[in-house]
Amino acid sequence: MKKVISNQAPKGTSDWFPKEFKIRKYIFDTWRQVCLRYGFEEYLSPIIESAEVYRAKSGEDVGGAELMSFMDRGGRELAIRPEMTPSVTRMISQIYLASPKPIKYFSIANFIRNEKPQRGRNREFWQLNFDIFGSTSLKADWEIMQMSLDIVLAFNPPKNSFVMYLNNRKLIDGILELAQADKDNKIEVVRLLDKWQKLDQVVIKDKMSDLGLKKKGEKILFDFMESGDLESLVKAIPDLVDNDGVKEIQETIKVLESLGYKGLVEFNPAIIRGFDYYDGLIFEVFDKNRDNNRAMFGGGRYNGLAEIFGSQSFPAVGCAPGDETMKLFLESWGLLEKIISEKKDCYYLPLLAEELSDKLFGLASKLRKKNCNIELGFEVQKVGKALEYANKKGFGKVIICGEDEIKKGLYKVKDMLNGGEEEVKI
RNA sequence: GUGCCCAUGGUUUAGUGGUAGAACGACGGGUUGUGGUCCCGUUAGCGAGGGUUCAAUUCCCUCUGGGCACCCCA
Repeated sequence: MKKVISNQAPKGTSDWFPKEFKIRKYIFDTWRQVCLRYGFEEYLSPIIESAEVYRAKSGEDVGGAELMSFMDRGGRELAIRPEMTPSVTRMISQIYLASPKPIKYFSIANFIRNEKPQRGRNREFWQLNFDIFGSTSLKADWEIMQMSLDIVLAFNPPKNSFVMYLNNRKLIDGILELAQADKDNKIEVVRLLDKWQKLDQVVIKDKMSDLGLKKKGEKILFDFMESGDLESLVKAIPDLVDNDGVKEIQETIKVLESLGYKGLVEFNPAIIRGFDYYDGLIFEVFDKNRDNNRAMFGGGRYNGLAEIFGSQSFPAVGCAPGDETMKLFLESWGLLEKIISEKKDCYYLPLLAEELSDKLFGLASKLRKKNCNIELGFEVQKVGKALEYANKKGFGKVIICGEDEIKKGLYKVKDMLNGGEEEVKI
């Protein structure tokens, strides 16, 4: 028995056949358009980086077990990138001092994380990364958030189909301080808060009690998480009046609403973000569809991150939507059907008789020079079969050019949608 | 890393302890110059290994592959 090699794509990756490619291209093109509209410049980094970059900062999973790494011939350990932030930070650190600020960069790239695939998550995935470096202004945060909303709106979703939840790490820090959490437990508390809406709240409260929060602080925290009402929280806890986080949240919502995003932005105390490096405004964009009720993507400010790489520290705020979650959103609201059913922007030119071969090759060449896309038939077909073929392959137009047409010095262009024909002189 | 579910033509699936049927697809024809609906034909399958058995696609085990949830994240 011959050894049979599987024709399946490697685990966690998927082949993009033309139908799928069309969808991804539509998503990427739309993303790119929004980024360019905001004056962002496109960049790309190598698909591999020194593995130590990720081992140093990407955390136990992304930078450890899930890292796809290998040795080169010089004994250097390299890794296929699992995220963009280290690479773009590395790139920016080369040019930061010499560049006019702010630096606004975006990229659309693929990544590999060696994990168990499931709905909305593969080993290979694509992300749009857009970041602003070198600005501490809240306006930079607002622009990133505005873009995040525009990136969804650009697909023409129905009203009330998604929402951006907003929070601020400074507010969380402030509350934790009031609750007098041990520093060691702080990350644990934040992790639990992150799961506020996912887990049974009794369980969370039990676990929280084990983390040594002061009774009074604990009550403040729970009341806050339950009500999610920023105004009454501030009233109840005068200490928070001066908290920058509160001010930034309030101002951000006001600004975005005035920009026409009313109803799309809400404060939500349960938005924490898993990454530890966030240190200011943070947000997550949610699909509101019941069948796909999930965070699509998120982002926020991470001023403290750059210094981890040993270069000069610089402020940053950014966001990274993934292709898979975006596609699920579009599917859940039926926003891809139009794209899928679009006819190919290509003419089919069947070979109706062998004697016409030379003439049709010539015609195809002539039309291609005029920027028409042409598929020329190789085998002789009857008109009926040719139309059936064109129909199955989704051609928008068919050029009918047989002996009769050649004699008359013309060809017919048939529209496959309405069946109409048009005569064109050769 | 943990847990659960699944495995039959190219695809979606039915079914059985005595080796399998359908639909769709592809290809050809009905129709020697007009498609999307119709009719006919052709094509092609029990993931791998082991066990139980006279006999396994079916029951059991292992592996492989796939899916989902958790962890984490896009």
